[in-house]
Amino acid sequence: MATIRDVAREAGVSIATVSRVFNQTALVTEATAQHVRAVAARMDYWPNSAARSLITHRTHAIGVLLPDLYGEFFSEVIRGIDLAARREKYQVLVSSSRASAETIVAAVRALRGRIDGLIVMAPDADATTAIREFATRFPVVLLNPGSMGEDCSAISIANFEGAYAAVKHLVGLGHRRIAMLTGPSGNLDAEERRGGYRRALADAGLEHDPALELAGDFDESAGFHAAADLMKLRPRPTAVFSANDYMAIGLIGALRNADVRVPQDVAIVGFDDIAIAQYLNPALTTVRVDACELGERALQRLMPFARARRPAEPHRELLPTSLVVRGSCGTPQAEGAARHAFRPRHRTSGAAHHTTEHAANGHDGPAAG
Amino acid sequence: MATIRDVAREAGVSIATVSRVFNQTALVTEATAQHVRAVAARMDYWPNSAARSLITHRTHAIGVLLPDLYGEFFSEVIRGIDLAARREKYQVLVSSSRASAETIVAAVRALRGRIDGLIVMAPDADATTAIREFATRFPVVLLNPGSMGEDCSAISIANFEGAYAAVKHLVGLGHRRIAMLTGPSGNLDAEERRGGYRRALADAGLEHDPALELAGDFDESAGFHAAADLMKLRPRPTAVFSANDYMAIGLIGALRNADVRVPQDVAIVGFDDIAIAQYLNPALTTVRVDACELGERALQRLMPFARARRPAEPHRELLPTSLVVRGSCGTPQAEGAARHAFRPRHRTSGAAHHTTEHAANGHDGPAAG
DNA sequence: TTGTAAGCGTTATCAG
DNA sequence: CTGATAACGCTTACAA
Repeated sequence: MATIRDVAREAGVSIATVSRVFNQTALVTEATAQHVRAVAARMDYWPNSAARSLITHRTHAIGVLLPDLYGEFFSEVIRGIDLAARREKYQVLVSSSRASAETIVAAVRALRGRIDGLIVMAPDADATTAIREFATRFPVVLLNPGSMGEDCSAISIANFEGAYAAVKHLVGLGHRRIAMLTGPSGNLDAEERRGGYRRALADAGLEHDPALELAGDFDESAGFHAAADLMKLRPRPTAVFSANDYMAIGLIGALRNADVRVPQDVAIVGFDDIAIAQYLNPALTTVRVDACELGERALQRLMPFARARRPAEPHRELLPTSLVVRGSCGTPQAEGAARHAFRPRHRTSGAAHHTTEHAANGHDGPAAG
Repeated sequence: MATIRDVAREAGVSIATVSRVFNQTALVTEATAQHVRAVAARMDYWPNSAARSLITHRTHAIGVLLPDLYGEFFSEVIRGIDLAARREKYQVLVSSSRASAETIVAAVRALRGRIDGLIVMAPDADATTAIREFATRFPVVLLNPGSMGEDCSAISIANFEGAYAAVKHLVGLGHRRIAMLTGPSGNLDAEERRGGYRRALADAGLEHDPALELAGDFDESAGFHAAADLMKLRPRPTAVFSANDYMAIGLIGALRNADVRVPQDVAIVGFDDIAIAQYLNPALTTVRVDACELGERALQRLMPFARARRPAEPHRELLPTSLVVRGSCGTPQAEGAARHAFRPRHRTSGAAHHTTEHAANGHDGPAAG
């Protein structure tokens, strides 16, 4: 591999000149510049990034730290990050780690010196404390819920608002006894979604019944097994808000086995709008989260600090969600007419459905608090 | 950030000794080693990877080059790579590029000097030529079909064998008129799957009818629109093998709209076993591809060459596929009893279904040719 | 506008 | 077993 010396010698100039040509710094005569470029191209020369970053203290790479098993949601986030990074001419280093604080620290250490900034996705409350300390010394953006009032930069999903809108929609359809399938305790997204559920019930003047909150863990099997508990409730709920789509899918499956009709007997709403949602039968009404955009925003937020090599300023941003109404929640008018014609999805546009966006201060959401 | 000099001074040893402690090279007295480690820990020192790789010519990172829009399949591949890389204490640099040879070269150039090896996923035939040349000078593993006889290292999916098994299964169920929804022309996976289809028909003594091959492009909408053409065929096919799951989904949706029953009127088999497949109603019979394992294998294959910094030896490996029989293809005995009870999936184990593996030389597959 | 030379933080090669 | 010291390939004052 040719080095800057080889090119300099071959082109009959000094290495400084070659360096200047490649960095568009200090004016170089267009003639020499062209000559140098030609020689470099012929020799297939490209600056060694290690040597470069040794002296500039910049790697032109950002790290992405994810939870261990990343599914559909996280891969979309990465895609968004990658998209934005490409525009910035930055590389993306992905790394996964178990959520425990210990392994997160190890992962960060392994990344040290290789990246100019870091995006961390850690949905658990305890795992983020280690990161926060690190964030005071290094450019970090958290993709985390519940970061308000903290002195770090974080982008989170409008979980509360999304859940509120979903439950409000069910109330609007006439439901009065609405159960919720909650997420794992300690998961902040899950907590916020429960908060939105409770608030929507309260605002509708419905009293809070703890028995209606069924414990879940975001896994399909949790939804599957919750069905039995659900059917035991008296009076039986007429609607269920599930903290995520996977559990809603498990629930629908179990209900089908039990010959309970969705949405006629029980209306169901999920959260996330994973790709599967629109293909279920009935198609799942759910709260859409644009994971790709989440990733893009995170990178854009991080970039200036990564470039400046200084910790990100405290900041909190909320990614809006939107309610996607499909068949699983039924309609107020015609209970029996829940069958919707299937439409193929188009890559560029959204799916065929009614959608309502819920921003941080959306007019449809609850008052801030 | 403390450097090796700071640690050496503080510990009262030379920088060479500190270096040795961190590299477990040349014996160092356990006493001094411990002392140095203690001082380093206290100063929060960690070797600068840029400086290190400048002299060792090793980055301890491998690059992954993917197609532009990566979906479910590719994210699973990345996960497999990440999993294996973590075991090897290697970092993963992801980078996407359009399939065109031009942008692939640009992407490779941007990665140069940052990685010890490269994994490339490019399903199109023409895009890989640029890479092949690069692979003669640098450790590269291709995740590509149709690489036989080429002088590079490649792992591919048993497309032919999987398709053969799928169609053979339909034949076994009694189907004699079996259509196929093909993938985009130029896509090698798609070509191989069509090859398996044709061979299975031939081996069953069924004559090849070109009208039965419906053109598709791997998108759901292609499946959706193919339904109309399918219904026009006389006599109407009783089964359809779709080159991927997405198209099968579109097809099922269109058939439902047309009140054609699956599997009673038309049996359907897909390819890939994407996560959605098991939740469809009826659940989709499909050919399972373990994308995660594909990624793991690629990394394992690449590692020794990346470590040795020399081009990978020519090699071809086939990732076996397996037929996953679910509701959409029906059963020979009871046509009406196609309704299967829903079972929640467990993360660690496979879904509840019958499965048959088809390796490169599986006894269920066709003779090599 | 161009060249010279001093590092950047390591590892590797020698002596000791 | 340990310590000087020369690379590694580049950027960047400072000189010319």
